[in-house]
Amino acid sequence: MGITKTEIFTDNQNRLASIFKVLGHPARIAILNHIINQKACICNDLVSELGLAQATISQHLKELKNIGIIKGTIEGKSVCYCIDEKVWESIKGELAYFFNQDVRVDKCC
Amino acid sequence: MGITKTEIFTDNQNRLASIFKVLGHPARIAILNHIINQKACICNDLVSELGLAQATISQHLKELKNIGIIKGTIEGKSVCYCIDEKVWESIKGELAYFFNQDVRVDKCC
DNA sequence: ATTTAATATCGTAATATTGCGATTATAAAA
DNA sequence: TTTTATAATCGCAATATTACGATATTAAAT
Repeated sequence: MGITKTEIFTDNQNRLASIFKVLGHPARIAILNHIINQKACICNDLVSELGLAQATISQHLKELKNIGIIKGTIEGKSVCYCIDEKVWESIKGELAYFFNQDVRVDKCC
Repeated sequence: MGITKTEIFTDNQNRLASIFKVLGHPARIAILNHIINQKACICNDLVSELGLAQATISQHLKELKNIGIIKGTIEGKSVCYCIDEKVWESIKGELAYFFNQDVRVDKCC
């Protein structure tokens, strides 16, 4: 096996999990941190800042782009990556909605 | 390769990523949903509710237990899993702290 | 003490992810 | 047009994850 059985879960469960999954790697958190703190928003700068190869950073950027949380705008030879504020807010909302559920114990435990 | 280079990231980045990672699987989201909605809090019931083998559910429960978001209390032959409200709130807080960063674009893009 | 029910753990196959060197695009500069 | 700089993609090796059958463990019931 090894393949996640997405078909047995709801769209919402799959969607939420896929967002969490993309955020579930320290390099991608670090990339977001660097972009937000405006230490680096260009692939090559991220390569120097973090200690990962260009191909690796590019791959992580791609995954972040996939969920739309960052967007890249071409700036001459380089690409400037920045947070897509709308998507950021919308993801923030989805996660908040999940975490704001009432988790108090009633019947069981 | 294939091994995540945790040593090049901050503790905070690694910690945040590891929480996201655990939440980054639809089965684990589904388990949390079932526990919260009090549809099932016992391993065997989760096995019937979701369409996964007992060993698989047990493994997912273990990972959720690892970050402390659920706790299991022995109830006769079975174990009742429920949300650890303190940990839930604390994780909620950590994620909110991350997402409440000011992501507005200034210098770049 | 033996049986039964529930859960955890082990071992393993299938698949996914991570990381990187090499190569390929892309676009500005010479 | 050739060179140069930047980023994306390909291909691959190492490792991790997912899922599950089989087997242990645990605790109640008989």
